[in-house]
Amino acid sequence: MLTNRQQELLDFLKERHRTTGIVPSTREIQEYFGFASQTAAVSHLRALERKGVIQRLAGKARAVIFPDELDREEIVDIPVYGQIPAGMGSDAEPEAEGQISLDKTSLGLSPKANVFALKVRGDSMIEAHILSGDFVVLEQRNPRNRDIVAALIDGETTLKRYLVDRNRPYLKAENADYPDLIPARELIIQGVMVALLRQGFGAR
Amino acid sequence: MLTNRQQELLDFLKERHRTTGIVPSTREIQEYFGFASQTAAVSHLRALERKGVIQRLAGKARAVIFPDELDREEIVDIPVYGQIPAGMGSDAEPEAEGQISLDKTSLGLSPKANVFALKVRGDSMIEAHILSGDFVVLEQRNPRNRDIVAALIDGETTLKRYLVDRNRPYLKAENADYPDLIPARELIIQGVMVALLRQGFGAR
DNA sequence: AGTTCCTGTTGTCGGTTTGTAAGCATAAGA
DNA sequence: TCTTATGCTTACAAACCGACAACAGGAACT
Repeated sequence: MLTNRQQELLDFLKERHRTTGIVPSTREIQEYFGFASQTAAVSHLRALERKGVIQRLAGKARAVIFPDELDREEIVDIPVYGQIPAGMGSDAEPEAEGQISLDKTSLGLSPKANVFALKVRGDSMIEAHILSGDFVVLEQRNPRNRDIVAALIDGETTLKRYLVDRNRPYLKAENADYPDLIPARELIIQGVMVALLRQGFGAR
Repeated sequence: MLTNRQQELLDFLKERHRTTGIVPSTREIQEYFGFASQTAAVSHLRALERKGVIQRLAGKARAVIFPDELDREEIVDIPVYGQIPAGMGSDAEPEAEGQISLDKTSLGLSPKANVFALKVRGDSMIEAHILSGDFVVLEQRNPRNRDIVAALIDGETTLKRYLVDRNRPYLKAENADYPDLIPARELIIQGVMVALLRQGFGAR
């Protein structure tokens, strides 16, 4: 559908947009491609617009829009931790190991909640169909009965099901090989599971 | 950290950026807030830049950048189908029921592959820890042994494990209650599973 | 009482950016 | 062979847009 030259131009636009945050002006396009005039850039933009891969707003500067990005939901950046140290929840946050960027709707509508992700290690939640290596997205809020939560136990973060028995909460692994955990003192809940992301096919 | 007025301005910038695709100019900000001068907008932008929530490129039009969006990986828009009709893979695509926007890295590096997602119905893959309601992301490519695939069987798309026995491929449900499927004629593979997204906690 | 920051105003300037007119050469399709 | 689309050029106009100088009231903190 696009000619080679037009594809080159589109790639340049998108690359600049991604790396610099703004769309190049016609004169910046001219400079990059070594055109003697900005009109060459203009006519290319017109061609791209005619073919529907970009939209432009007449008279406005740097007003090139990529339609696919327009009808996209708002994107949330979720920090990924391998392990959450003790301080979580209140004060300074530890540095993330990575980041998952997912649109708000696919996350399952959390309004403006504070969310983060954890890379699962071990198979203690395998009967809840959560595997080692999965990324679990958690929201910082108070847990309800039967929620799956990240809890701080002996200075380590573990994923467990949160259960309340006669007003006393305890934690249960979803794996018969693991015992229940009845908290000795206080129970520190770092987050409540709201979503899960798995890479690769489900065989590990 | 931000004052109320500064937050209002930032919200306006982001809202316009999301809905129109471009960042408003100083005079557009002026108009929206009813300022008598564009200088008011300029000084607000400077304040926002000083506080680190935006960046600006001097001398360039509409050159407001949101730093969080800058160090984000490239985002891929994945169409979600409830059911893939017969024609898939070659010709026209059916209309999607929704869309998942996820960054490329979190998807688990598929280079420039053609990907789509399927909403899982039924529990035939439960032993592979894929639940009803999960979104399975698939790539259109040839399956390898033990891949999980979306295959067309009797005009319906189903998720199964792809196995090869003595050079003859067949499909296996990951649920003991379901029988193996040995294809009568040809086996149409619509996609190979590359990722999975689950909303809510893993209890349904 | 003095200083700083926030939130504005009026007015002006100059670079940036898009837009348009007119033309030319080549390749592709009817 | 005629026509259309592509991919450029030179030249000029018009708007868009950011930047600056100078000033001012009010709130907050010292």
